[in-house]
Amino acid sequence: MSRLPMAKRREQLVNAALAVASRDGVEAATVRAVAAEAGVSLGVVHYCFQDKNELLRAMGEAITARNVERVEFGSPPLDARAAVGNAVTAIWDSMSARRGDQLLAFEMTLSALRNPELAPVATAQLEHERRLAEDLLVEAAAAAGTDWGVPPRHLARTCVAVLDGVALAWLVDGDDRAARADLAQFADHLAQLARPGVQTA
Amino acid sequence: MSRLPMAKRREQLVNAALAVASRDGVEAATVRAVAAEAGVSLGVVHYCFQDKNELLRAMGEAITARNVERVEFGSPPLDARAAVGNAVTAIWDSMSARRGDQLLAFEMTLSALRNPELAPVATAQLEHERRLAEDLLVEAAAAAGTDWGVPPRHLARTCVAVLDGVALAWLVDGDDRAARADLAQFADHLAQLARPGVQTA
DNA sequence: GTCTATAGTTGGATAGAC
DNA sequence: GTCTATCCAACTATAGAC
Repeated sequence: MSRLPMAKRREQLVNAALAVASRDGVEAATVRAVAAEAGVSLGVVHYCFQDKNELLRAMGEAITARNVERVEFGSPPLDARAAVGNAVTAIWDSMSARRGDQLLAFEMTLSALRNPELAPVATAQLEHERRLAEDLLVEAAAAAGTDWGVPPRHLARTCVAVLDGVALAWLVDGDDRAARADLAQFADHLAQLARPGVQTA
Repeated sequence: MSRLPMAKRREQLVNAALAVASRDGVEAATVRAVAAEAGVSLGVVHYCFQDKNELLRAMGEAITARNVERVEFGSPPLDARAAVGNAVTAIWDSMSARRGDQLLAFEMTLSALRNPELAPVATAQLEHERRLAEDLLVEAAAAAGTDWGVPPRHLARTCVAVLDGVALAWLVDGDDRAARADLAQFADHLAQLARPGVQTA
């Protein structure tokens, strides 16, 4: 483990930070705790990161990057309803599979809203999610041979908001069935917005 | 200020805690900061509250109680669409008027999800909001002379989730117009669920 | 590059004077 | 009831040995 190149070391420390924060919360992700989790001494962390905020910033960016990779798709669907339903289910599966990570994502956002040095993390994360949602919406419409009456950008905004709201409720009450019901209903609502008559290809 | 009865003292301290936390975040609401804000010495806080968690618990309950009082209604509406629209707008106005409080509410919820001693705060707050939403839904339907095809309890759950999601997005991007657009669209969607033909009274 | 040691803060909690 | 004084723990950050 010793004498790693800086980049590797940073990666190791960010992973350790993620592990601690996901398990025990953002406020538990102190420089000391991260060092202990990574099995290095306190000084090493301060050698790789200028201060705690830089570490947290790196952790926030890692969360964003990780969330993007996690969405898997099922088989290609036939109509808009099925396409949207599949996408929403896939996203929810990947979200609800890791409760700690989900909690951490919310905590990071709120921390960033209070701490000016972390502010970019919150906006970048939201922007990333919206872009991902927009891509999925466009794909879904294309797969179903229709398009959306409204700009996908706007729809994406709504989708992310609904998803976040449902996720927060689920974190509090733990009711997975109700969450899935809400999302299914929302997916139906979305599908209704797709113009069935319009063929893009 | 001196020699207040315990109840008054607690109220004063809870208000001080709310002021600090709303301004600077939950983690800034230390026992010391609260004492300073209230203009009392450190010992006074520990005399009124067994420990910091008890203070935070009281603060959480105060937030819940306060949120319930704040919703004001407009004039009695004619149909379900207008009734729901009015209610949603009124709620959003009261939420977006105080950004710090809104942020604080989210922070309290997340803190409660990490800290077992605060857990009841999160569930109570959510439960309270859902009950309020349910009451409003029933009122709205009654005012419009219809009822909901689905149990209002379920609808209330969805409403709170959507509202929270939109609020979180607004906290991050500050786009009030987009938030209102999302809510208006949701209100329309809700209104469509009301069965127009059914007369309750 | 990595470690130990330590400076300097801040916060929770309590004891004891008044 | 209220205050001051104090203890103890945990944290960020840095300095300097190796």
